[in-house]
Amino acid sequence: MELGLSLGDAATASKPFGFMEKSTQLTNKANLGFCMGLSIGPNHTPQEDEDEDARKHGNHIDHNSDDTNTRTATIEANKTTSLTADTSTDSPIQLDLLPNTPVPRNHHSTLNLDGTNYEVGSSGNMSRGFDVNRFPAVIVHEDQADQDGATLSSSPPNSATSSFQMDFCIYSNKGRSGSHNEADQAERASSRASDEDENGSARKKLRLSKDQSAFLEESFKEHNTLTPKQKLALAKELNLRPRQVEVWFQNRRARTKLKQTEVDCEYLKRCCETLTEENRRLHKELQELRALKTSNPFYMQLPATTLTMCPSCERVATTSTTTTTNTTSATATTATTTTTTTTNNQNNTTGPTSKTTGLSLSSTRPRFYPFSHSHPHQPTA
DNA sequence: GTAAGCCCGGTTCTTACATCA
DNA sequence: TTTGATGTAAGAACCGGGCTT
Repeated sequence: MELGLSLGDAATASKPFGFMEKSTQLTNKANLGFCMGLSIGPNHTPQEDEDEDARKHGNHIDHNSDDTNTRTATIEANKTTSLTADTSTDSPIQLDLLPNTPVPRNHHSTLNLDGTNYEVGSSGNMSRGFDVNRFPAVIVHEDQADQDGATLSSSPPNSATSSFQMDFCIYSNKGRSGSHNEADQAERASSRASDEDENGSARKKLRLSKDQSAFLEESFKEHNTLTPKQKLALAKELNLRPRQVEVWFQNRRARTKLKQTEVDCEYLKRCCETLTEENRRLHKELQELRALKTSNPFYMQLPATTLTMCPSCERVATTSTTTTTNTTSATATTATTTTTTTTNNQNNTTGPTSKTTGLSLSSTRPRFYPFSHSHPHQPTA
């Protein structure tokens, strides 16, 4: 007499975890197989990148032709709608880098200097509109030309690009405490900018503004890799060096991968715990059945069921009519087994293209069918 | 075969923030 | 309550190696 024990698999193991639904979707989408449910987000082909590039450029052309308010409105809309924490593996993990509530516009006023709108904080100090990252546009562009050979013409002060850059300021001191407020940041930024001007050496590290990060995040959500055109466009849009944009995307991909690894690790941990618990339960059930056999041998005198595996479909069929031992747990187990086996067969037909972690529970486990199935092949005794 | 460009993993270093005396 | 020192996490930048064109 043989006993088949189902330890569950993709369909069942995913149930206890809410986030596995996303992983399953992802699995289907990214063709990575169940076991990991891994995805680093959609991979884009160069053609897709070109398409997105064209589409994005279409939008940005509109941006460039629009006035500052349109740009600001777009950014504000993006801030409130898109930048939410999302651990879905269907899309890159997005971190909420922005304040939840937009700060009223009356927290700042606007100066118009040489046709350029400069934002002034409520305290009267120049706020992040003077972030050194976009402070000396001419210097940045010269740097771009030096580093990347790109010939980006500096925008005139009253151009749309310039207005957009200056409108990328933070409107209040919200989100900072202590001495690290926007005024101090602007002061330090101005100091560093002056140092850079004096020394002529580029700063090594500095923080991107929240709006710059938000804009990069939006771009990252559209495409997690950059074409040279996209990189230059983003750099020009944010008044950053192309190298900065490139590095930001590299770091962003690394962060996404790290986060995904953490999620996968957590999932595998839970999966292991679930399987351990299932194994424990089934062992207990087995002991109960054995105890039942010992205490009540009448059931065991019934004709034994012989299980035979069909070589073509790898299904196990019975050669004689099975008697019902009529334990509820056994019925539940067989039902589960039937369901999972169907899934296994489907997985097998998809071929070995999917990535596995070696923890697959379905590929090598024999299928147990307590009832004879209607396969055309008659199992051999 | 070689150079250029890109990406990735790892690392360094700066910055912002929290905690505590 | 304020302030300075300290620890820590996050992020920007760098480096070296591998891969592709």
